[in-house]
Amino acid sequence: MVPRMADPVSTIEARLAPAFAAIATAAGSTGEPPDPVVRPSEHADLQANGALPLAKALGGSPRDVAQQVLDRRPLDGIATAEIAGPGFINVTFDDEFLASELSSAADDDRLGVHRTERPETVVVDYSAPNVAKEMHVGHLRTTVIGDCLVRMLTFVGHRVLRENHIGDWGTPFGMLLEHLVELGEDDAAEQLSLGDLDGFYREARLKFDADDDFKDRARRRVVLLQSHDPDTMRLWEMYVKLSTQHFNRVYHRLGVLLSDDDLAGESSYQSKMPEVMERLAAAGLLTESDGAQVVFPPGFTNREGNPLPLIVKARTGGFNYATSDLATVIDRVERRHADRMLNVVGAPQAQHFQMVFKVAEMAGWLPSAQDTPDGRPPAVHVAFGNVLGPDRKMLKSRHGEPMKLIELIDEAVERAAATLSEKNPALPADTAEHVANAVGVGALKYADLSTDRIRDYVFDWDRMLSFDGNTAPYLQYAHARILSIFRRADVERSTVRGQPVQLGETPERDLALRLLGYDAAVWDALDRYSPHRLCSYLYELASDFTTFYEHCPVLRSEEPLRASRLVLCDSTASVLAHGLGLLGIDAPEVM
RNA sequence: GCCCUCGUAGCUCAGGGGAUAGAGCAUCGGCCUCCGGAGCCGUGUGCGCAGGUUCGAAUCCUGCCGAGGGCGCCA
Repeated sequence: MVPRMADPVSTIEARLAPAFAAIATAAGSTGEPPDPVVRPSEHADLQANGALPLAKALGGSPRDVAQQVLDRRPLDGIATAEIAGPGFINVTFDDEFLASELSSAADDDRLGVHRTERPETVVVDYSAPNVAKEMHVGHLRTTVIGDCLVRMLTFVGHRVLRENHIGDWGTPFGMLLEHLVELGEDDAAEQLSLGDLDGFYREARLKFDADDDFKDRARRRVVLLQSHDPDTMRLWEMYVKLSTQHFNRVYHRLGVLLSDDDLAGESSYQSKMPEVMERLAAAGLLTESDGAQVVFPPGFTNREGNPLPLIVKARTGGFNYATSDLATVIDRVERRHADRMLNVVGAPQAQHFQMVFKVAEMAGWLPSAQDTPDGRPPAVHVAFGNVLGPDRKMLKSRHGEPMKLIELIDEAVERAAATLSEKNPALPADTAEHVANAVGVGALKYADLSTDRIRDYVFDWDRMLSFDGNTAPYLQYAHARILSIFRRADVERSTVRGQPVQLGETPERDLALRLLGYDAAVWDALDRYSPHRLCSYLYELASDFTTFYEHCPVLRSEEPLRASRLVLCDSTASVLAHGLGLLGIDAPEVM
């Protein structure tokens, strides 16, 4: 194992593991090398619990085993240890060791976060709005979580391919294009370019339902579209282009990385559907059932307890999303050479993805998890819960429709602006506008990222925009305030980097230890595809900084203590800004 | 009916096998007028229920209760 750069847990694990192994071997054990079980501790910097299971396995007393481990002096030069309770090894770092680790992490571009040892090509499939509809609150989580995963994966050294599978194909396009023709291209373009996709859709729907003549034309238009009639394709392309302009406005406001380069509309997989069918047939997986072409992956049953099919070709001859999802798997593996793919899609689709991945594995397109280099699944459904209103039901506008994303963003920024003008009326107008945007959008995104993604969460403006608690404004404020220390001291931040650090006071030690935990925090969040783990870390960091700042005068202290404390300030600001950056949130310099 | 997810403090949420289960908000009680701008410190109540595995369970397993969701031709 390559030792991690900064992570204190890994450092101690690497020291203790050989000692544990030697004791196990000496006692005649031939099994797996024992795990030192290093964990954060309330009683010391860290605790190693590995003596308890090892003593159980070897038949000795846990305290004796712990003593034998310590007799080998595995931590000399970096930490002291003592045995506590039933056999816990409490580890306390030497101040000098912590200080020197922190000095180097503070002076490191990566802030101590190590790169992956095995760079992969990772596809992240997220956002996926429907071309006929405006983006709404239902797209918030996939967009924000997906974007955060992209940023984290990129940072640790993976090659990341974003895919935005917009819904740009299907029968509704018949009526939409017919409506476009009736309005006249110029008028339609004007309405759509204003972003009123929902209004356009409603009007088309009304005509479709009320006018049989229109309905017939819409159906013929679907056939024309499917046969790639040039004039129809031109209209379709225009419609898609105007819709994606709306998406791009939302992405820009939200500060997500998606661009037109990432568009992978469902239309682009239509031509690959027949090949999916051929290959499923060649693999002997295809069965006919009730007139449809299906695959029966084992382990899935329906209402009646019978095998549950994955339908890949409807009785009517049409393909569906199972077919296109299988086509995307083939495309990613064979054309884009993906090692891993993440589908950031709501939790209700769990069974669908299980079936699709299973079929892809049966067809030989995906390895099983056991056959990947790291033993982790090659295709992952990154599932998430709903955004709930105060009534604990899906967040809706007053009119009972899903809240439009653009309106959520506007309101977040307005509310942030109001708070800021109250807290800091002295900010120049242009700065205030910029900061309000960062705070409002940051609050919205952070509220979404900071709870366990699998759970539903209750949307609450006051809570997400509060300057107290686990919120973006709190973290942004902590960051801005640290920068103000340097401004008032008239010290250039970069000049303190690499300066020696001393950790005499408990809050200083706690802060230093927390800062060194950034490496592990990023990796922990990434390993679970759970941004909220990073949020928790950043909040704890900001809390530790507050305690430090309350107890340890910075600018009033004498050199070299003053410089040392400025290193802690600088490093905290760097990690806060960087961590927020990984979440896709800006950290303004003033607030 | 089967399957999936969730159930932790009054509220919103952390805690994915380790010691007395944490935070924010709310409540109540102190302190403080700050290099320096979110003030600081203290304060009660809780792991849905019942079993099991384990040296050790909020965490893993089983059953039950409750909430939400899914269950063949929409995506």
